[in-house]
Amino acid sequence: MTQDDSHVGANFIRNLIDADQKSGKHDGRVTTRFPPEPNGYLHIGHVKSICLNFGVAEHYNGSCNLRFDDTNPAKESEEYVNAIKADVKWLGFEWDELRHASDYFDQLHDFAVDLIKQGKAYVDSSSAEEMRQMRGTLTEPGRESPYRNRTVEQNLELFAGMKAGDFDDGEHILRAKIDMSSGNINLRDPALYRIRKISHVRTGDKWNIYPMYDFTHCLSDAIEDITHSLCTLEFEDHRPLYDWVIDQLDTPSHPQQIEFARLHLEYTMLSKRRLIQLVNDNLVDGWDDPRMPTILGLRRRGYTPAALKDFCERIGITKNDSVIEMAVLETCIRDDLNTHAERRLAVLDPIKVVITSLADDHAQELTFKNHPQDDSAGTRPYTFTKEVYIEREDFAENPPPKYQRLIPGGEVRLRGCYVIKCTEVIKNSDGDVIELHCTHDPDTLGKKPEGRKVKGVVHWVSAKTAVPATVRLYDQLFNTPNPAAEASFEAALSPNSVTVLSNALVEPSLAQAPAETRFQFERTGYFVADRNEHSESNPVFNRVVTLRDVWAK
RNA sequence: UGGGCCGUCGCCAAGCGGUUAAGGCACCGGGUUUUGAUCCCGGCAUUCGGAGGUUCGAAUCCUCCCGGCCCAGCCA
Repeated sequence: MTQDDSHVGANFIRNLIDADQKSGKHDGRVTTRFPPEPNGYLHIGHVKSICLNFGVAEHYNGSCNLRFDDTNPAKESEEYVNAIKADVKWLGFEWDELRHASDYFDQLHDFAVDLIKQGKAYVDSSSAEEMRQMRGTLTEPGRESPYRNRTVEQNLELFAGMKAGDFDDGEHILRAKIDMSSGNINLRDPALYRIRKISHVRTGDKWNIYPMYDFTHCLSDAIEDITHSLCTLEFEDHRPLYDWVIDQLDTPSHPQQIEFARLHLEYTMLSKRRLIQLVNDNLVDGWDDPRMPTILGLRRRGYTPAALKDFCERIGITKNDSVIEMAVLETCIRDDLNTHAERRLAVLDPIKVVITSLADDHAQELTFKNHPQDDSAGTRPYTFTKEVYIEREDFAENPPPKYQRLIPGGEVRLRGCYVIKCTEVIKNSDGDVIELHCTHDPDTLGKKPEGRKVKGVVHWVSAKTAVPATVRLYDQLFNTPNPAAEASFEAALSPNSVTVLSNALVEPSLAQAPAETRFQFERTGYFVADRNEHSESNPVFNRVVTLRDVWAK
C-alpha cells in the first residue's frame, strides 16, 4: 500500500480541523484534552473519547492534555484519579500535560470577580427551590430573580463573603446575568459558583466556593490553549454559554467546542450511575469484574489496547445517535488475538480416553507449533501417552446430523497426533459415559489416513502431564440489547453471565504463563491468565471471546 | 406545544451538485485447512426518512412533513 491513507480514520471533526489548517486558524496548531471528572472508573465510552482526543492530537502532530475536571469535591476522590491515569496509560496514550481544573481555582475566581464588575454576574439569595420555580419550563420563559439587580458593590461584597465562608451552603449563589427568557435554558442566568463547605482532594479547605462546570470547562480550555474542545452531544446546548463566558472575559484563547455522539453498545450499560450500582449491590465482583464495560473490566477480561483502539477506529465519530453491535467489539479482539496469541491445548470439561493399542508406559515427544501461520512464534514439546483427556462434548453416542467428532466405532484425529478409533464406551451405573477406549492408527502421525477420510480433529491433553486449572466462561451481563430501557435493570441481568469450570485440564506451559498472557485454546476460544488470581500453582483463565463458530449456528 | 441536534443496506459509516452510492461488521454461498478457527474468492442499497421544488444533472441545495435524541442540578 503506497497510496495516501490520510483518509483513514477521517470523520467530521477531522474534516473540520482540516479546514482550520487550510485557513491557518490557530497557526495550524492542534491541542485537545481528555477531561474526565474523577468520580468513577473509566469505561469503553471513555475509550472512544480518549482515542478521539489523543488520536486527533497525534494525527496533526499536536498535543493532548489529561485534565481532571475536579470541581465537585463532594463526588471526587484520589482513588479515581489514580485509576484514570493508569487506564489511560494502559491504553498506550501519553498526555502532554497533566492538569486539574482545581489548578485554576484562583484564576477562575478572578474571572468571576471580573464578570461581577462588568455587571454580568450577580449573587442570588434565592433558595434552590425558588430558583427552580423561576427558571420557567421548556415552553415558558423564566422570571427574573428579585436579587438580579443588586449593585456591583453589593455583589462583590456578597461574593467575597461566600468565599470567606461567611455563609452556609445554599445561602447564596453566583449567577451569570444573561437572559431569563431564552429558549435555551442554559442561558437563563446559569449558576457559576456555589457554596460548598467541604474540603477538596487537592485544595483542601482553601475554598468555601467551587465553580460550576459551565464556568470552569470553557475557561480551563482557554487557559490551556485548547484549540478543539471535543465533547459529547448533550453539551450542544451548552455551547452558547461556553462561548458567552469566554467572550465576556479576557482569556488567552477561544477554543472551539465540537460535539460528537456518545458510544452506545448493545447488551451493556455505560451509565456511571448504573455501573456504580452494579458494584455497590454486589451484582458483579467489583470494577474490574471481567463482565464490566470498564477499562479495568475489559482488561481483566483479556481485551487488548490494540483491539479497543481498532474498535474506536471501526465505529467512527459522528453525531448520529447510534448503537453498536457487540459483534464489532468481538471481531476486534478476535482479529488481534488471532494474529498475536499463541495456540495451546486445554480441555475444559474432560473425559478420559484410554488408547488400548499403546503400552502402559508410552510417552512420545511431539512438537507443536505455537502459531499455525506464524513460524516465528516457535514450537513447544507435547507428550502423547496412553491416557489422554478430550472434551466431553467431542464425543456423542447419538450424534446430531453432520457431527464431525468422535462417535462409537468412529474415527477422529487427536490434534497434532494420531487418528484414533473409539472401540468401547464405558459407563457408570447411572448410564453416564465415564471413559472411552480407543485404538490409534500408527500410520497417521503427520499423514492422512489411507483409504478413508477423517474429518474431525479434537484437542486433547495427556493425563500424565496435564495441569488442573480453573476456567471461567463469560457471557453478556445483560440478556437484552438495551438494558437501560428496562423498567428494572436487575431483571435484565443475565443469570448465566459467568460459568466457572473447576475441573479443566491444561497443558503444562499454560500454568507457567505470566498473568495477563493471552492464548487461543484451540477450538474453544481466546483466554487470558487472570490478572489477579492466576499463578503456577493455581492456574486461572478467563475466556475473552469464543472462536467464530459456524457450526454452532 | 420552547430551544438544540440527528435520520445513507440488519448494525456502523464514507459521501460535501456529475461516483456503477466507498469500506467494515453481520449474513449467504464457494475454495484451502490436522482448530467446524484463520485465510482466499464471490454475493449482499437502481437507492439515500417522506413529499414537493431548484437544476441539463440532487444522497448532496430549498420548502414542508414524518421519526428519533438531548435540555427545566446550587452534577459533569
